Amino acid sequence: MHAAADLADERGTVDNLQLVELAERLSVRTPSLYAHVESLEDVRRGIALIALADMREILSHAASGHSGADALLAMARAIRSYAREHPGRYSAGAAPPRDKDWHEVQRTVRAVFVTVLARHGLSDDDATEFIRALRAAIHGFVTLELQGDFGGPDRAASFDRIMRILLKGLLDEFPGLAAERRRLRAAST
Amino acid sequence: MHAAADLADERGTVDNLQLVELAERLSVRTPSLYAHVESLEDVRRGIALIALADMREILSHAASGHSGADALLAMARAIRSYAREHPGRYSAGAAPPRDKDWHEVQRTVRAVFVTVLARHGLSDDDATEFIRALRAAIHGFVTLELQGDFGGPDRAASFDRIMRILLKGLLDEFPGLAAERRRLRAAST
DNA sequence: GTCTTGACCTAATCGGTGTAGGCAAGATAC
DNA sequence: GTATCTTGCCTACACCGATTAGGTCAAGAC
Repeated sequence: MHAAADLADERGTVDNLQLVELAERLSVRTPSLYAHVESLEDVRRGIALIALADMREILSHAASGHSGADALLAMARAIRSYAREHPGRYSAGAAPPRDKDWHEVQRTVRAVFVTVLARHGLSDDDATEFIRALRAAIHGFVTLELQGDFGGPDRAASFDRIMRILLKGLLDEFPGLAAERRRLRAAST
Repeated sequence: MHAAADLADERGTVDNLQLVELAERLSVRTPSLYAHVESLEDVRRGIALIALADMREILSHAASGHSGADALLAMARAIRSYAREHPGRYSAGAAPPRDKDWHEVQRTVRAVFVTVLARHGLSDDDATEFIRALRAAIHGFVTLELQGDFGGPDRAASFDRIMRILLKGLLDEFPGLAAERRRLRAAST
């Protein structure tokens, strides 16, 4: 399954993953794969689960040592890095296998965000909104970037700037993060 | 080609479009399609061009009568509506056919944004950044929403809120839009 | 009236997924 | 130590969808 994920990364997206090629990579005939996986769909699902597990891992890691807006920015960067290094895994994790396992792991990923936000006084409902905004912006940027939609070479700076702008706006909007808001503003002057 | 676009919309994304099915829809055998199109890829490309032309149309329409932040919010909403009504077309337009025609039409879509921003004093470089942020957020939200990633029923409100937050942040960030910034702030109190 | 052209057809190829059934070697049971 | 079970692979094959080759037929051009 790890081999499949690597191959998906090389192909750029999980949609371009082929069992034929995976079999070749493993020096095995295609039908032999069916001893280990159910179907191509099943492989994609497996990669998605790997991706989400990775995601939880790197997000926790990124958040640790920072707090509030710093933590969130670090997390956003971590997601972008992951997507660039593992486009196949990322695309699988973001795509809709949508089974029970997927939802379960997805919840644990979400929990990392919720934890960071809750530590700073954001209610669960507000956190939902906050996370939606963040996910949308990150996922949109990353997707367009991977597709080659953004021209310039300064995309990392662009990403940072956008995230900072969005975070500042979000902190202005949601009560309970006054301290963070103040800190971010001080840092940006 | 219109029929193909409609079918793609019904299937939810251009990736799920099949020539077999298209032929069936047109009461024709599959190979007969090749008198009219080059390949499946070609059909997808055609749908992408339709989508971008539509996009330019609805964006111009949305922008007219508004200015600045209002115009941008209206445009964002228009894109979301379009994506919801025509998921197949939208996905085609956003995906990477990336040929000369595509880039040409894409430029005209971009021009609508640039025009709105320029009318209010934003330089071309700043506009690039501004548009990146907006596109990323809109595309990300819309993509995740279409995938069924957002639970609640209040997604339109969520979208509006996020766009407002982002726009406010962007207006704070970029000089040359002072008037707009003031207006938006007044409106939000 | 023949010729061209366009829109359609059938037959067949190709690449990719998935199924059926067999074979060999190591693990395990007795 | 032999019988059996399991595991992992194989070949052969069915199936599906895209695409190609080549033929038919009718309507309009000359």
